[in-house]
Amino acid sequence: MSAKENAAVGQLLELLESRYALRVLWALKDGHPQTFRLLQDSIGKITPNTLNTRIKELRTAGLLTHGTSGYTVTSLGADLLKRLGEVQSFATKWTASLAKASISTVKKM
Amino acid sequence: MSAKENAAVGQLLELLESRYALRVLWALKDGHPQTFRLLQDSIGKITPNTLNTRIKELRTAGLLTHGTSGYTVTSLGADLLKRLGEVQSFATKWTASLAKASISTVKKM
DNA sequence: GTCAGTAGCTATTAAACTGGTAGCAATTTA
DNA sequence: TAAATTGCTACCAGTTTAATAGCTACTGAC
Repeated sequence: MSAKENAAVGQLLELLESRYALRVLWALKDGHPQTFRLLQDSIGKITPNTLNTRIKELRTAGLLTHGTSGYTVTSLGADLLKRLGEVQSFATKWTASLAKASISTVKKM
Repeated sequence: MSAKENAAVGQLLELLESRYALRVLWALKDGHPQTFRLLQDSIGKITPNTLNTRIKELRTAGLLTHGTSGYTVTSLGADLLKRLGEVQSFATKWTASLAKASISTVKKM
């Protein structure tokens, strides 16, 4: 992996590792536009402050836009979501393997 | 997407959206074991506190283990990294498109 | 016009998380 | 046995996120 690629991944992670950043994108996965308050509901417990911050970040990052009928992912954002599709199937596999190992409490130490 | 899958993704995101969580995994991508302090260096600016917290989380999640020669990803963790491989190529594409749009300052508003 | 409803967002204060630095106990190395 | 390395904890300061309330603009009904 070149240094350039490393930097690119680093920049992307810096954007996506903030809390709820990926969930905002995930909520728009199906392509349907969503209003600000609809996004709040479908994401779950995000506060308007945080949501607005994430939206700003994702917009300047070119992954999200705001049309007349609500927020949508750009083609670039859709591309990212498509590539993250594999994560979905991993998640189910992962939780199954956790259940098998009888570890029911993840991240509660 | 079923409700079960939704929950699985949610649980996985909860784990991975913490700061540096993905970077810890990423640093072990090549399969070479790394010591605690080597991990600190290759990740960059992570503090021992945070690194230790992430390690604990990733270990209870079954994505990471600690052998005699250092920390390594489990087969499950390797699987996840493999699926995240697509993100790498996206990152370079993304930064290129950002440069084209002459948006040089991401996440600095 | 005006009144309620919706949408996008800001203000304020408190809690949670992360950063920076120092340093400890337990091996391993010299 | 002295020195270095490893994994990790303590402490406090700084940043980020949570919780709740509420503002402004726009829309349509009355």
